[in-house]
Amino acid sequence: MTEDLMTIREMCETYEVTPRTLRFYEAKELLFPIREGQKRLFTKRDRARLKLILRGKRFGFSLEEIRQLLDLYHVGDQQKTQMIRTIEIARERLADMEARREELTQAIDDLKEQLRWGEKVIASINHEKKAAG
Amino acid sequence: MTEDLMTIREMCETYEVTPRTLRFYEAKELLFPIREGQKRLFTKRDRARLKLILRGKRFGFSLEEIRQLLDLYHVGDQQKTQMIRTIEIARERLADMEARREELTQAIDDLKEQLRWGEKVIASINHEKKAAG
DNA sequence: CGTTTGCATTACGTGAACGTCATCTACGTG
DNA sequence: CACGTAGATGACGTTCACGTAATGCAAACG
Repeated sequence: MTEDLMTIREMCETYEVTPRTLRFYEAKELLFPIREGQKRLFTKRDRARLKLILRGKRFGFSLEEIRQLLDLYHVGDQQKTQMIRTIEIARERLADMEARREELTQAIDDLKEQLRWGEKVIASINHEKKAAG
Repeated sequence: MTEDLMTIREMCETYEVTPRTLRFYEAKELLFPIREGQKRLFTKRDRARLKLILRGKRFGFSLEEIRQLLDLYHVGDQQKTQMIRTIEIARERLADMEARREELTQAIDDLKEQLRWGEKVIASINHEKKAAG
C-alpha cells in the first residue's frame, strides 16, 4: 500500500508536474510536505490540495487566489470567528464561480450559433455547386 | 452617433483597458484598427473582438489561444476548405468548453458541500455554548 | 505663437510561474 | 569504496502580458 506518503517523484508522475513546481508551491505556502531528513514527503492532504490547485489553474486563477481558496477546504481546525469569515469568503467565491459558469454558458451558446451559421454557409456553397454543375 | 469608429481613449473607457493594452493586442494581431494618419481608429469588428478577448482572458486562455479562437467568429470571408477546417476546430473548442463547464459545476458542488459542512460545525458550536450556558 | 492635449513609437522594467543549471548530500549497489 | 540515483538548495534565465518612462508629432487652444 502507499503508506499515505509520496515522494516528490511519485507526485510528479501522478499529477504530471515537475519537482520544481512542487517545490515552488511549497515556497508559496500552497503545499506543506513533511520532511524525512532532507526529503519531502507529500501527505494525502497535500495531494488533495494539489488537485485543487491544478483545477484552479485550469480556470485561470492566480496561485495567490488559489492559496486563499484552499483555506476554504480545511474549514474545521480554526477558531469560530475566523471560520465564519472563511465561510463568508467561500460564499463570495461561490457566487463568482456561478457567475463564471453563466458566462461560460453564454460563450458556448455564442460559439454554437457561429457554428450553425458556418454550416449553413457551407451547405449553401454545396448547393450552388450542384445547381451550377 | 458614434460613427462606428472609436478612438483609443474611447475604447479604454468603454472596456476598462489601457492604451498600452490595445496597442499590445494590435501588435499581437488580435485587433486591426484602421489608421487616420497616425491615429488608430477602432471599428465595430475590433470591439467585438475585444469583447471576446476579455472573455477569453477571464477563462484563463492565453492571448495566443484567444487569437486562434477569434478566427472562429468571422467564419464567412474564407475559402470553403479553410472554412471547413475552421469549423472542425470550432467543434473541438466547443467540446473543450463544455467539458470545462462540467468541471466548473463539479467545483461549485464541492465548494457548496464544504460550505454546508462549515455551517454545520458553526451551528454545533453555537449549540455547545447554549448547552453550557 | 507658444503650449497644452492626445496619440504615436521605442525601449527598458516588472510580477507571475515556473525552467534550467551548478553544486551538494544521502543512500543503496556492485 | 567508487558510483549512480534521488532529492535538496541556491541562483540566474525565460515567457507572458502588460507597465512605465522618454521622446516626438500634430491639431487645438488661449
